[in-house]
Amino acid sequence: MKKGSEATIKEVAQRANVSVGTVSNVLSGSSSVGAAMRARVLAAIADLDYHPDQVARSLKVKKTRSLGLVLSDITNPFFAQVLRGAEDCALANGYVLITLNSDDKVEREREFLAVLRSFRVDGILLVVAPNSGDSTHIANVLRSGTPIVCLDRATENIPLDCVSVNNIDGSQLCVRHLIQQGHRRIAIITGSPTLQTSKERLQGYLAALKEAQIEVESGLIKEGDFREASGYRLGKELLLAHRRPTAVFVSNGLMTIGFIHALNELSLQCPDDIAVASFDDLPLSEVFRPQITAVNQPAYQVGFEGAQLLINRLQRKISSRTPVTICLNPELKIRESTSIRLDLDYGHKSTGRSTDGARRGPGRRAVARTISAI
Amino acid sequence: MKKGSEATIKEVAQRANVSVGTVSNVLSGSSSVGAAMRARVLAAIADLDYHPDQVARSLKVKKTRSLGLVLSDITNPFFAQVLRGAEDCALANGYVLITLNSDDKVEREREFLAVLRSFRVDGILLVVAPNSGDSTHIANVLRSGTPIVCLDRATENIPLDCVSVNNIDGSQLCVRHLIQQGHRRIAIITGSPTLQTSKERLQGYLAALKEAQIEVESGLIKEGDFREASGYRLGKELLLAHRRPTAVFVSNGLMTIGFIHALNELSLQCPDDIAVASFDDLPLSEVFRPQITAVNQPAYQVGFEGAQLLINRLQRKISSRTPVTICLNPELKIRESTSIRLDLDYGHKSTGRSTDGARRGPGRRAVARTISAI
DNA sequence: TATTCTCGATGAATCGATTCATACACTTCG
DNA sequence: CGAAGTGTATGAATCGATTCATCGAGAATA
Repeated sequence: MKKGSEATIKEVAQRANVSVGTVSNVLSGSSSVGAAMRARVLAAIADLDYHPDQVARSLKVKKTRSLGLVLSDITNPFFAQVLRGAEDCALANGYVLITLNSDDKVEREREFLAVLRSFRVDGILLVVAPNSGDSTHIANVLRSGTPIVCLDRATENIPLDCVSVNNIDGSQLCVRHLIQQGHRRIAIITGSPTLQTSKERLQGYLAALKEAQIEVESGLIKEGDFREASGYRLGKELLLAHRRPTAVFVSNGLMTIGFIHALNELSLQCPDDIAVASFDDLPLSEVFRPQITAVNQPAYQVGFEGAQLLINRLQRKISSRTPVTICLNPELKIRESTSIRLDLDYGHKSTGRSTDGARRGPGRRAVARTISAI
Repeated sequence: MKKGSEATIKEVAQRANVSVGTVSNVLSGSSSVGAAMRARVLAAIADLDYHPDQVARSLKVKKTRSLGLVLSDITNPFFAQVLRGAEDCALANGYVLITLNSDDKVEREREFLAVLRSFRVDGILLVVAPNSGDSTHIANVLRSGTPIVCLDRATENIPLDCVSVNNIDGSQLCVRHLIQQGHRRIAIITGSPTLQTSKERLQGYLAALKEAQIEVESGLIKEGDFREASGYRLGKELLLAHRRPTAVFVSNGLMTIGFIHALNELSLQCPDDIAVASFDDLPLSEVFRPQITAVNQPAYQVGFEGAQLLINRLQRKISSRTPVTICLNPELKIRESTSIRLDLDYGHKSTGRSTDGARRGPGRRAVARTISAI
């Protein structure tokens, strides 16, 4: 056990008095090796604490057993779950993940793809940054022979394998729920219109209104950018409007936080003063108040199935020329923030406690329902 | 621009009519190259969309420009921040991160360290799993010449570079605050006693009691394991006890969530029925209720400085034989959950809106204070 | 003019694995 | 007995970069 550097296959061979080829055969198990020799080799490996050099191996076999994962921000709990899913699948198949946070900036994405190409990752899982039509950096990766699977968001210009969530169904389900609770004046805070995700969520909102024959009011559609500040700003606009909506559908988690900020500042109560529902479940939503009704996305599954798809491509278990698209169904988590307003209430939970807004939560949680799209 | 595989340096050399050495020189900029040749080489590189093979490079120079990051769970917002810090520092220095989630299991840690050795990462950032005294796998990595920097938690047996948070000061600060609010019967829910982090937080608690000359009651010290379930279970025990404490200090975020669950189930109010403070800030703590007073850790900085320390070791900017230990100071975020109880200020729970616990928040938030250790 | 220097460019050796054509030692069979 | 067949073991060539000794041409110097 030499100190200060890793042992090489040659050292193992010498110590075991065999050729390097034999050591390699023992390691790979591909070719048959006599019992005596195998034992000597294994002993030498243990003695030297030998760990085969994956770098040298990669150079020779032209496979690195590593995948790139470019996502927008791991700090977002949604992507943390995606990463776990992707990692679990990757490790189970002997791959390792190189993760990079693009912060949704195209320049960073471009740079990272170049880095991953240099590192010769076998494939790339990509949460595309909202781009302005220029996808040459993505096309170049493909031309180099490295497959890409998109997660969460599909690309606009290039057809690619993609695992995403059914945004239309999710938001339709959610807005439909608001309508069932008796709401007619339902506002939406959308994301940036350049993102497909955002467009689809708006689409689901419109579909739900249409099916209930509620007329769309343009004043109730506020265009945000998926960031907290815009949820706050547009929330204020909605809350201070002449005729305030009775419910708001916020199309992602961060903007929902901004919206709640606005509510707090104006000392308004949810759901008493206004109902709130969100796309993207927030962490700890079960525990803290207001408990927000939300469309919960199968984030772990997005990561896992994305990685599986990519690995299947690498191992040519899929050969379809046309891109594979997997669309997962979200779940609607119904919670306190959209419960029927007390003044309309038909006295559910009328046990003294029930008039206390904050108190209502715990009891409700037990009966929280989950509705799945399709 | 050939399709299906990456160009090699040899192809670039041929196209530019120069030797491979010259191409290498242009790329590295180490040796001077004539202007005409340089131009031809650069043109060829662009034409072929050439991306140097980092694998081949790594084999030759025996440096991979990659770092391993083994942490317990990226889903924990604390570690997501740590990752961002580490990644930012790594990228700024031309390194890439291979991230692995150990879920605090030693077997996984052992396996991952072996994987990282095979991948020949230049160094490893490690959040050690609580181990039962056997650190041979860690020692072996060091013997192989790969430096390790511990994040968040120090190792028990092996002296290692480490970047962590001042747990003692943090929890002392927090418990001191509870005492200042008038509490004398203050309980603590600790983590597993095998973790140094956990021990230190208990230590800070004890120090704060001692300095206020409050006698320690063993019944108020509950031993948990840093998981949500234990916070819930021990919370129930405390809340249902004959003489309930007036305040609880929970020594990490997950257990705090469990504790709040218990509170909810028993329909108890915070801070009216009991004050709560937590080590580890929870995400969205500013926005949702109850707003928990918490010790906020500089997570991003832990990651960044850890990576910086590791890279300095790699570049021999630090040569100190003895391990370097960096201890960062946490901040106390004072929020609603420890505000002075209402029965001491104005009549609560009588009628109408003003008695509603959830209502009190917004006004209070404005006066939230931040206290920094030392 | 002859000699030395400098600057650019070259290409062979190298890193540590895999792979495969080859060889060797034994069986087995005609 | 010799030929063919079988099962192991070997080691040279290879992957794509870096590195450095070497070399040639032209400039500077004696």
